[in-house]
Amino acid sequence: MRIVTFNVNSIRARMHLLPAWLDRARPDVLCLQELKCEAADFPMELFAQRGYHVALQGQKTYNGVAVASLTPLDDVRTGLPLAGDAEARGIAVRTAGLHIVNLYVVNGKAVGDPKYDHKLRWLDALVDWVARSCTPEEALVVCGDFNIAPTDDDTWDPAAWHGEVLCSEAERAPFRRLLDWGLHDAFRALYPTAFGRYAHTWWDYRGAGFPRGHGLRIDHHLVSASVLARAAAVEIDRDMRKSDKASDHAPVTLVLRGEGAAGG
DNA sequence: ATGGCCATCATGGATGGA
Repeated sequence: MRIVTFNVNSIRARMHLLPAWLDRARPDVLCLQELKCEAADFPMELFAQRGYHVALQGQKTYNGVAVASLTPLDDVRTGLPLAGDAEARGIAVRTAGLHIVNLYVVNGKAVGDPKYDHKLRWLDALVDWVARSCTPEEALVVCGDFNIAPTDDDTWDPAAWHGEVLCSEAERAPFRRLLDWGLHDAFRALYPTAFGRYAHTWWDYRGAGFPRGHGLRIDHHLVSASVLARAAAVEIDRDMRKSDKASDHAPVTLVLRGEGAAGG
């Protein structure tokens, strides 16, 4: 089965691509970030017509997360990880025998910016929420746009990015706490020596970032041990990033053996 | 040396993104 994370950078601005992409990619579970719309404006029919069950937390202009699954959704929780947070950045569901947590992590703008401090607090709350609400013994997938490059080598220019936002030690510390708790970076576990443009998941719109390979690996599937044992591949859909009027992120697919139409 | 693009809301240009 295929579990996709995709920061669409406005779902309404991506409607010229999504129908054909859905029919080609056929995700069993699709985690979307940056919907940039309220729930009433979400294109529910796009998914309903293809047999998807959908849960989402919308928000005007900013953020917004959704999970679409070919199997029914149970135990839907929104507003993660900060209780009462007005920002739509986290949604968790149970579907297809998995506990799926879909995240749009705060960007942070720049080290030292108030938004960066907000990011660190948000990440602390996330780690606490995961420890409280999940267990590494279950079939758990924590995926999404983490806005964290796990190492300097997960950027196109390690020297330039060293210590910058998305790469700072204070951001990586909570990321590592998730790994220490019992999650595994699926891409890195499967491809321990894969670096460079074919490992990146986001490219800068500016300065022809994609053709020049100015990318980062910031969209991740963090999975528990039982899920990692089923992991066959992580695929980065660079063709989608090449499209006209594309998102600046590519869809990233975790392929699992078993329990799904596309399983192996 | 600096910014270089895109989406939103709104209808100009600020804000956010990464």
